Amino acid sequence: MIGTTSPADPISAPETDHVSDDALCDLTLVHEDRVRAARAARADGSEMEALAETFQVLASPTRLRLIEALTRGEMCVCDLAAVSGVSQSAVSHHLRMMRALRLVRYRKESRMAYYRLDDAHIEAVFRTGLEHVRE
Amino acid sequence: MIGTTSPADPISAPETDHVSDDALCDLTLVHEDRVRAARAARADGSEMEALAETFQVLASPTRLRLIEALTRGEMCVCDLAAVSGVSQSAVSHHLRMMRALRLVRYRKESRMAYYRLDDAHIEAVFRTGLEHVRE
DNA sequence: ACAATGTATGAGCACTTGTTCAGATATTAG
DNA sequence: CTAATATCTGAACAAGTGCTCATACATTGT
Repeated sequence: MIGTTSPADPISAPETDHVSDDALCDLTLVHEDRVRAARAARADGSEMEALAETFQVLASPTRLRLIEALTRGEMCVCDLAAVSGVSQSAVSHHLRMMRALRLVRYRKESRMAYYRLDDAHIEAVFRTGLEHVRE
Repeated sequence: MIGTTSPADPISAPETDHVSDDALCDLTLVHEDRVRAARAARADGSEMEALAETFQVLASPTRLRLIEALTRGEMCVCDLAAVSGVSQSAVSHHLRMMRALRLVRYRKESRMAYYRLDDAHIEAVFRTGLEHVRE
């Protein structure tokens, strides 16, 4: 993965004529200060991976329909299957993923499982995203 | 795709003993009113697909690093390559996608292309999502 | 003219994702 | 007990994604 042309990996730079602290890579840098700031913030890059996983859950029309439905209140799995237009099995798979990333929570009452959105962040992201695509 | 067990497709229901307006499918419905409301909203389901495409762009650690970097101000492609840790080619591919979904804009000055975030929605979604994963 | 530089693009490949199918688990009804 | 219902789960396959490589385009410098 650390390929020969990967420009951000200083390992591939020769030690002899390494330009000490001024060059971060072998490419020209225009906003060097911003590059440094961004690379420093990238140190805790695992946060970006967690965030990407969260957005990945949102990156599906079916799951977005589930979320939109849940903005109207809690629903059981069979309701959500009817809403989303896929099989109950598929909904269950989706809900498991959404649970793992804490987008939804559920309570179990006898045979039924009632799902709802986990917190306000989810609905906020959903609505802001919708505003963007509508603009 | 419209399989035998797809519960949301009324087409597969036999016309003879169709329960008129009361049954939407062959599964039990608990919150029938909410299912109806959600299904009505789904009529313009193309919006959810567009929204899913937008979130798909956000569902990548590399692209999130690009976005985080661009919250600090505009940057050229080579800067962004250094920031994100992938090749300039990969960055260019990512930026094309982000342009297509209107997450970034760019101005061209001689050989350089300077990118920035398109509007406030993007940064809002980014920050709200970050709050969620940090909670 | 030519070379160098910054960016964009198409092809190809390893890897991931969304769905269905088949079956498991758990709870209620008879 | 068995049957029915609601949900969950693993396997498998088509379709999609992210990267690199090679190359093309556009602008600047000699």
